[in-house]
Amino acid sequence: MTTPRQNRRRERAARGIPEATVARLPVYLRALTGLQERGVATVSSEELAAAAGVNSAKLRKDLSHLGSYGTRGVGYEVEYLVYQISRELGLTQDWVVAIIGVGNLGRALAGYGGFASRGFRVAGLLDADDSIVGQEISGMTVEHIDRLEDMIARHGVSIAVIATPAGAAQGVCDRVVAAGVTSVLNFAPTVLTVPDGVDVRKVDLSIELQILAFHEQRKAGGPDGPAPLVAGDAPPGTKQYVEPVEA
Amino acid sequence: MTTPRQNRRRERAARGIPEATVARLPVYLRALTGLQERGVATVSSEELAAAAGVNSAKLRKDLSHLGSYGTRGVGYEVEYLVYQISRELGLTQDWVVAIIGVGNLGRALAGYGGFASRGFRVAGLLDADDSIVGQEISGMTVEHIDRLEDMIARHGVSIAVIATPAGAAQGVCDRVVAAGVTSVLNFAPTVLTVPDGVDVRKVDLSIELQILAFHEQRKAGGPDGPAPLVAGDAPPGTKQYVEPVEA
DNA sequence: AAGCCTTTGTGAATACGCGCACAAAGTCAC
DNA sequence: GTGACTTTGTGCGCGTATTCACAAAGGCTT
Repeated sequence: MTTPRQNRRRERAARGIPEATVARLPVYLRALTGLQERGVATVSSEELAAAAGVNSAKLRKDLSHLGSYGTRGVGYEVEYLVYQISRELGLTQDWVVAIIGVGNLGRALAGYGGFASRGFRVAGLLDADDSIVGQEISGMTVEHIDRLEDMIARHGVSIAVIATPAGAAQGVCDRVVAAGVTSVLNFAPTVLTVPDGVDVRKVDLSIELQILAFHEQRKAGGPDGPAPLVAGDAPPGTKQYVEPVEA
Repeated sequence: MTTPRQNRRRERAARGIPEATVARLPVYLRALTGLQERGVATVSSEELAAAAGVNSAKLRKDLSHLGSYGTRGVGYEVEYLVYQISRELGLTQDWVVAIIGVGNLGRALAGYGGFASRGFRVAGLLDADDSIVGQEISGMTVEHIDRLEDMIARHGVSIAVIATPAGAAQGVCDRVVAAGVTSVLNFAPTVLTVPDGVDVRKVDLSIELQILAFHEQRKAGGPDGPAPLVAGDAPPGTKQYVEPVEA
């Protein structure tokens, strides 16, 4: 038996899904699994868009990049859409992850439930600090960074999560790339330089806070407006930046 | 004494810095402070762009939104630029942060050095779990979530960091917004709904990993290409999605 | 003081993303 | 079977972001 829907499958998906769409697919997926757990079988673009916090036209256009998976007059079948998005994102296969750097953040990542739940398996934890190596964290024993290449090869690690101090990040990155890893998630506050063909995504708390601070300041009147200064409200014309004494 | 540069100060900055630019300013700032520590006094757009990992024309256009702070033929004075960007981002004043949810991630955030270093002061940690309340973490005692409104008011909290489980996030968010907070950094894997005038930024590990997985799969040949399936390489035409038995 | 050299700041062209609004397509009631 | 109703899929216009390429501007040397 073949439904019309399946015949239409993948007539789109012209090998070029916009990056902005890719970034939203995981959000849709999460909303859909939520609906699934609540036993919802069918959802309209309007409802799903509301759950995902986006415009419904945008949602429909995003989904149209994957193919025609909806039914006009009805909506989308939740379970089917979950499968299609999962498949497009590559979540129908397992991805092996190594976490490098076991400080506060590395520990938090190691214990993060969201990894396992979606086909991401943590192969191991690595650190350079001898006082940390050997510790048991979230059921895994921390290994020494010397074993990095070995671990990547043996477990088939395809995604490296870098949670080291800033100074060590580029060195670690170079090593994982040399070992064949082509996807890196970087939590260290540094710009990583990688060769073409390697993807790096960056998560940076400090940057997010600074962006919030910018907007917060705006609301309060902007940098030239009321109360931008902590101390020493200077009279107009006074320099706020003190030039260095040397030439 | 007034230099020509200072006369020219803020002739631009027409109260509308593009969002994309704002998001890059913290990156520039970090690169600049790095140069500053290494004793570099002057930097060209080419050098700074390389350090920040962006195109040099983009960097110049970004900086031009703040004003004309460079010197043609020479470049930008590092210290001066650090000051101007800090000022524009609102880092010349202190921002008070509350961390809500003291699980693995909340703990990591509490101990994150990047907070204090740039004018972000953690007012306190809050959690709903009685077995966590009272614990001392990074020099702070975890308080009960009941005291949320009290803490916001007394410490003048302006940014709330939500690191609770997904289910609790919206409730907590509603409370902090009701208490007057207009900037939220959300680590919980949920879409937060807020009234106009409130900024929410989201950090989501799981989403970042899924985006990486998408690209990684692409490199391996795409979902229709080689090896997307873990098991059961089905002959062509075989359905990969099994329809539920019920209608 | 004049001319050369470097680097900024920006106009213009291109690409990208978003959202409206509507035709096409399907369902459901009768 | 027919018509009314619902919801998808998308053409189109608009605004934003990115990049190129160059004229304007400053410094430095002679």
